[in-house]
Amino acid sequence: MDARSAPASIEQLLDRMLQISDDLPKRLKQCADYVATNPDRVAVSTVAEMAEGAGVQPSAFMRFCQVLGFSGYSQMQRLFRESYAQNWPDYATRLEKLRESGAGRPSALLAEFVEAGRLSLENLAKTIDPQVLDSAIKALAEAHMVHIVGLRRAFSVASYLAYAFEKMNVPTMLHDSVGMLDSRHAIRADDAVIAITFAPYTPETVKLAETAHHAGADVVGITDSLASPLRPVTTQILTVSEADFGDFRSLSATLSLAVTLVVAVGTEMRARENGISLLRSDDK
Amino acid sequence: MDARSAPASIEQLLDRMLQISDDLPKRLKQCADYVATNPDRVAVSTVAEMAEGAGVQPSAFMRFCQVLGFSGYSQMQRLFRESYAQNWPDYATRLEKLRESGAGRPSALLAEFVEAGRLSLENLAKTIDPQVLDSAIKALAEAHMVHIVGLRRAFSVASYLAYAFEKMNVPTMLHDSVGMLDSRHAIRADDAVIAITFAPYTPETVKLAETAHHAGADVVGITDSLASPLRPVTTQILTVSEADFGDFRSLSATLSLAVTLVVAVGTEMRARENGISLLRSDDK
DNA sequence: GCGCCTTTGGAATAAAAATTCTACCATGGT
DNA sequence: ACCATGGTAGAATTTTTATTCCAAAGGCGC
Repeated sequence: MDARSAPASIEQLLDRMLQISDDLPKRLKQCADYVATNPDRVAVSTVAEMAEGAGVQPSAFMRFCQVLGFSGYSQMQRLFRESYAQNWPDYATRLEKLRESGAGRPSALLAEFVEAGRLSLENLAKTIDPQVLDSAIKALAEAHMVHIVGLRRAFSVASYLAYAFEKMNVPTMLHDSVGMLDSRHAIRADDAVIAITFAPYTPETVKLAETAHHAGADVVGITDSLASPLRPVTTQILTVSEADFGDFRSLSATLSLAVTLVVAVGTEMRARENGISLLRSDDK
Repeated sequence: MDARSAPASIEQLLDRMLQISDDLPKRLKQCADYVATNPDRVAVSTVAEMAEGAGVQPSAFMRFCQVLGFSGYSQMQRLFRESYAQNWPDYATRLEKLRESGAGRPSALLAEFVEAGRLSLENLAKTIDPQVLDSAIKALAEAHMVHIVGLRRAFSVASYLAYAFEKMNVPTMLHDSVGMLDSRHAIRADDAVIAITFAPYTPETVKLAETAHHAGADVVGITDSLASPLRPVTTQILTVSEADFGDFRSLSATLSLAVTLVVAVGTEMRARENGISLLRSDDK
């Protein structure tokens, strides 16, 4: 139980705590218990707050951190904070470096994109709110027709959605810029729209979402920031932040979200034909 | 700019930000954008860190908080810290939760697709042969025109490739089934083709690849199995096995491969304009 | 082109928090 | 019962962080 090595991850830390917690003095054990049951508090609390929560003095909590191998509370807290904030590296500069150094062999590039995709997926799992997802699916499953709009970079997502919905026998209409002026009026109040756009946001997509919203249709937005112009004109908004690589992103997370929507809506519609719903509407 | 009312929830705050963000001074708008895209950072960062992230001085960020109606950064941070508890857990725990809490519900589906995507990505990194990748990129970079064909499910990949190549100023032509019979003859011997198809393979795609191959063009195939009908008619073949869940797959890995191709070809073409190549052609 | 008002950067100040220190207390051994 | 060991509380100190202030820069209408 020497203090030379600080845990490098939260898992390690919890392991360590479990190991030593038996032969820990009373107060320190209180700290261990409190941290074990409220690990989420560490990142956003001061020592004083943690100490109070554990029912000990700040100095006792301090000693607890040191027993664990940290120099103090701050160092331990850093661990928790880093694991929370999605701290993906700056891929734009990494890409530049790869280019300049000439070490930009394609396989290295591929590795970077794979890594970026992995992070994006993890982040998706962390940030999606199940309730919003449920509500989006409900809206889509109840619609007479699902309109899909996504241009430029988002077009591949839109086309995937359109294809997959079609496969699931969900009535679908894919909008593109060519015929958009006409098709805009095809959206009725009992329809639903999926609008997809990322920064820099495509005005056409936003405009169509707006029109649909005013017409009384449900609008599900898929976008990359809470400040998206899509926000005010959607009934449900799903934010997906992809790790981007300069001007490019691989859309891994967005596509995963898309396929989830399709399958969930498809099964929900079948369930409804049999008079049941998979979405909980009754319980809290 | 009345500062009388501090937002009482994050939603209110975002609404407020959206309202005023248009007539905000430059630096303050930077703050707004940064907060909107990284709302989760607020809970665990200091003003100094936030300011650096937004590319402004701490004092500017301070003013931003006050414009929003808070007394200062601390008050705004409190808001974020209070709502923090829900979405703290790290990826593994969160995924577990999604799976269990919503067995049969959309969030469980999302968990499955996220996991499937991760597996696919991992697998992609392992199975792609760097030499084949290099050679595919070489072929594409040397082509006068890159033709892209992918239908049905593969169409979203094809459209992404077309969009991204366009962005990189690589001459590109996206083929679809509508005009295909004509465009088939547009492929010349010094062109290259990217053909994408997955089981059950689309005959049109294979046929176009075949024609191009006979015409002497390089054909890069993206497919899902070594037994793909694309194999005999391609000069380079890249196999991507997506882990599927049910009948659906999210194409995470395929899109990552696609974006790699685009960036690599783009940089390679620029490098060639300067008389150098990033691909090793001499050494083993 | 001049002056006023707004915005900005950076240093100065104040507040809060972390960390250490020291005296005091409990426990276990002789 | 006394001493030694180790633990604890609370105050003192140091460090970090938030916040304010002011001078300089920038923009806009006149």
